[in-house]
Amino acid sequence: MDTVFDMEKSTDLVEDYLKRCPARDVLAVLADKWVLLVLGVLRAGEHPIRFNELRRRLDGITQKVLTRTLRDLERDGLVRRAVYPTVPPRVEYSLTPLGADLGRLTHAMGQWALAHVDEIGTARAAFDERAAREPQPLSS
Amino acid sequence: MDTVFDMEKSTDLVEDYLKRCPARDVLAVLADKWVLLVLGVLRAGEHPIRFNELRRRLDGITQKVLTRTLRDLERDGLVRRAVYPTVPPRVEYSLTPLGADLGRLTHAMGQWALAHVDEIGTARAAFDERAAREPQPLSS
DNA sequence: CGGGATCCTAACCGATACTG
DNA sequence: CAGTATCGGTTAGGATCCCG
Repeated sequence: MDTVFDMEKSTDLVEDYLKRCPARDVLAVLADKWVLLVLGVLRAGEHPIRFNELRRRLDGITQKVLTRTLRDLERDGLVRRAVYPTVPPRVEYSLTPLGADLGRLTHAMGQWALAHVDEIGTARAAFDERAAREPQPLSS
Repeated sequence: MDTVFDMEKSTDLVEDYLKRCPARDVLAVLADKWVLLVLGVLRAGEHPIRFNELRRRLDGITQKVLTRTLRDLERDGLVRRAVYPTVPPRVEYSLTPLGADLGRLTHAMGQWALAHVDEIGTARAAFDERAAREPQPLSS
């Protein structure tokens, strides 16, 4: 009835953001494994963070992919990239206000993931076990 | 010192869900363009929805991908799949309580996307124009 | 109607080497 | 340090045909 379900509006909203392509593009940005994690790391540190430091904190991302991810985020106005032409060069990344705003949502996602990771793991195990035992819909 | 953000907790959380692989797996599930949209559609209708109806509402997804997406969601305990062995067959999908819970977050994401789609579009245009004009870091 | 099986292509991604 | 450029392997995904 209130903010939780809100059926009528919800249906309209779906009609909106499913049909209107631009909003889909925005969702497509979020639909990236690393984007969620990058926003998480940038959100965690109060001060700007350098490229390789970010890379280390993400543990597993390739330099190529991180570069691409960051540039996409910068392009969308979610991340600010500051270059200091020193030697050696120094590039610092931080969230824009818009990115910080979005970061609140991705942070909530992260918390949700942590809270329900066991529950989902159990569901997966049960599903896989069922799938392993019933591949004979013809017999009996 | 640290002002805006709640540093300690935030950092700990990042340490948690960045290092612990299971939570990453959960995030990887969400990091899918169609998962967000599927959850949105399932959330919108109060009653279960059939396969092809779902397919129509998503407009653009292929049968193969929708099948895979739904089975993944079912495996994770987010979607319930009910089969009625009639002729012709009838399969209805709906959210589990867990899926509905997650749906609140993805719904918030959708609202955010709608609210900021123009802002992001502007940022993209500005970025692209800048990139088109400054590909000469050597001259001048 | 709700998929499964197959073929095929484009996109991605990791690894490596090079640069300012 | 923070990238760019290139190559090669893997895979996600579209298109098509078929079945219960």
